[in-house]
Amino acid sequence: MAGMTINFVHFVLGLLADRSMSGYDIRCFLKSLGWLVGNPSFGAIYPALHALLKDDLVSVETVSESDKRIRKIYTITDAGRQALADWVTQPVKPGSNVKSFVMQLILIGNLSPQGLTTHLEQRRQVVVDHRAALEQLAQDLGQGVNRGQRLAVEYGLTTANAELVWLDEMLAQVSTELDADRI
Amino acid sequence: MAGMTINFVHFVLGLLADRSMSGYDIRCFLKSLGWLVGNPSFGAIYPALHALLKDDLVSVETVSESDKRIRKIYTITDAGRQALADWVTQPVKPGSNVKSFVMQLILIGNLSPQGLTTHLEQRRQVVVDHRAALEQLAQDLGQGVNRGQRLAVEYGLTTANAELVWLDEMLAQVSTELDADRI
DNA sequence: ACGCACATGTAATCAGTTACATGATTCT
DNA sequence: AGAATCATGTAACTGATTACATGTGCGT
Repeated sequence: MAGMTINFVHFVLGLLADRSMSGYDIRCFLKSLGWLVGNPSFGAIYPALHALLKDDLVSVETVSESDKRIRKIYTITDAGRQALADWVTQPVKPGSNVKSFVMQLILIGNLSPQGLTTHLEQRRQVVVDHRAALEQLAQDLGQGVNRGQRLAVEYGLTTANAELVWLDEMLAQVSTELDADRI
Repeated sequence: MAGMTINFVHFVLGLLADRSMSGYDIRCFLKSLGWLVGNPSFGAIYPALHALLKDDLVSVETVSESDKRIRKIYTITDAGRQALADWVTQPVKPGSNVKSFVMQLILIGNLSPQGLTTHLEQRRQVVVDHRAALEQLAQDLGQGVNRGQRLAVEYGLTTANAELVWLDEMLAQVSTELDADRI
């Protein structure tokens, strides 16, 4: 199974590993992340929760605070934690899009400090390749009339460079932290 | 129709407005843009082309260079250019994701220098809001144990700030260009 | 009384990927 | 001879959005 990509269901499980939540809570949290992980609707969240429940990776507790208003709090099970640990240690296909990078970043950041380095390095490679492709394209375009293409390429180069700076910072930070742990 | 978002079909039409291409050519070009607009497959490109053809927004010419190898070159029609002009002048819903921003950037950059300012300003607003949300979240998280969330937020803040710098640069550049045109 | 935020869920639909099917040309 | 690239297309599937359906609690 070399090269599996985590999906939304895994991600939801990862969030529940951090703290028990209801579907509504998950929605709120994801909204607060802005467009980093998109803006998943209830039509995506509830089915994900039901799927996890079916596989016994989470358990539900129906809470009726005060009177009649029901909330369903989902809590990760031992099997769920095991499944998460398995996914996180598996090699992940360097998914090209920001969304899956961030989802994995959250999962791995919480669960596996060692895996973090690999994940960041993998992302680094993806961004470096992307930047190289854009630089090539910039040359090919030359100073033609297609302003749109040139703007898009410049946009891509700017964001790619900013991301690389951040990635290098984080990689340095993580490596010093791991060194500290070793002592 | 306030708030329509351009889709992939519109985008393909926009590319054909720049130069006539085959489906394969479009694929190659989009590939060279890396993950800026995703990595659309032929299963997306050819149906898009067929849809445009059905609406007479493009025309085909089957070219048999050398011998037997066929290529279908798609060329935008007058109706197609009209449709594009309509879409571009319509107010676009500030789509949250990079993909639709870049697609619109290419279209608008090529077709409407005036619309560019609006598009960039709209994007600016989206990014500013996004950054504000992330800053709020950073405060709420505090220095808890959830390293993943904190990393994601920092990542989002870094990329958002880089994007804002670029947007401001571009806005300044576009405005001086428009001034130059006015004289 | 009315509307808004809270809260859960399902069904229709849609956009796009994956996988398949086909065949020519060029490189090694 | 075989692989890689060029080149077009369709059908099944998937992941997610949109729209719908339902109901409570709180503020004005």
